[in-house]
Amino acid sequence: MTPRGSYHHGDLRRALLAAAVTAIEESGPAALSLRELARRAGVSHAAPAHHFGDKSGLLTALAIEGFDGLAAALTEAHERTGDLREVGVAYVKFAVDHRAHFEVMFRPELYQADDPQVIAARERAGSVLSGGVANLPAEQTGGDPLPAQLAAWSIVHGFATLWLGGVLPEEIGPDAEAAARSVVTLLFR
Amino acid sequence: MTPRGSYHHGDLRRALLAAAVTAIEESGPAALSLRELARRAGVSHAAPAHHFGDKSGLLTALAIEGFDGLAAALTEAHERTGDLREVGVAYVKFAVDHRAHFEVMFRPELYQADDPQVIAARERAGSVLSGGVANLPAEQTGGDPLPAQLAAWSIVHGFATLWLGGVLPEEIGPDAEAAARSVVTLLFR
DNA sequence: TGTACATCAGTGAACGCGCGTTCACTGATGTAC
DNA sequence: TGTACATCAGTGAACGCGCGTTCACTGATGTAC
Repeated sequence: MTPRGSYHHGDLRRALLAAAVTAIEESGPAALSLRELARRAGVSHAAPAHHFGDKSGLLTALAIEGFDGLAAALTEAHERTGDLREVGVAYVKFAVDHRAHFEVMFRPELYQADDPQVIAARERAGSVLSGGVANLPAEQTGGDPLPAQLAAWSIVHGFATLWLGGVLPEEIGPDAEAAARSVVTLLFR
Repeated sequence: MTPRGSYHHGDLRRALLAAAVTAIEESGPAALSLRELARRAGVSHAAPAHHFGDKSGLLTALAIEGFDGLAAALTEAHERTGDLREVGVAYVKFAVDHRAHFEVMFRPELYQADDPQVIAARERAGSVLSGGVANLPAEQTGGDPLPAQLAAWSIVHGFATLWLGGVLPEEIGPDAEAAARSVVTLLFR
């Protein structure tokens, strides 16, 4: 946007969010400090306050980005395949590819979870999953849609969390997407 | 052990672990400080170092306690019911009843995850779950045991994580155990 | 039963560090005329 | 085309705070004799 060396950064807001992603991938969201982000963005330590106010403001922005991205990824998978299982695989793939966002999104105590944009984006993502479950034949859901929705969400969320935590056995191999597919397939046969 | 008012605490190690559980329930494991634990235990701020060295030492002790307790809970459920689904329900119940331990256990970057006692306790817990899956009829596991084990672990871990994160819809009600049962039942019918 | 001594648990003062926050400031940009 | 002015983004010094760590110490406990 603005030439290098200029006094104004140009797009410090984006630069800070990008720095936050890197920092979170290295040390988790709790260890984040605004001063560190300023350092990474090559800017004075007081600058981040201009854009986000405080740390929870920054993480709120990251959570919005995350839920937006998740909703888009799930929608894409649904439209491409029409298969709920592939929506589940996309959920896992999103978590693995955007672990910093994912780790923030599901720690609502770290950000302003009641922010209207957060709520809207979260509901958009949730409706793809629950909509997919609602379209399943009744003999696969056991009649009641709520447990089936929770089961679908639980299995992909659990797999993603365990994968990111690095606690799964080695024999599973390096391909999260393939492993997720073999797991998700077991739920709705 | 030792009368109140004595110079020696008596069982400071246990008192610090108990204080850590309370503190983690309030603010999560990342926000924990040894000085705060000392304050809660009514002891000078340098005392915790005597027992745990540093924060990761304390969290390692907590992780060992946690995996031990989880292994015991899963074993008890298995012996009582012989039903893998009830083992899964016990997994969720343990997480909800011991959320501080649970939150630490699955953030291995916070403690010494390669500690022999940690590894042993973790494997003990894991073997109850995988043993239960191995005993299922082949038509329920689809032949290959690994995906079935991962699916079982993922669904209970995911449900527990989502429940603790407070992100599940309100309509699910306050009874985690009952909700977990309805979810787990869908995986292995 | 008593004494001397070693060991251990916990103390409290001191240190340096990184943090968030505040605030008067300055450089850059855009707009009115 | 030029000038004046308002607005905005980022600066840098200062502050107080809680933290982990170190270290010489002291009180309590257990054991040898």
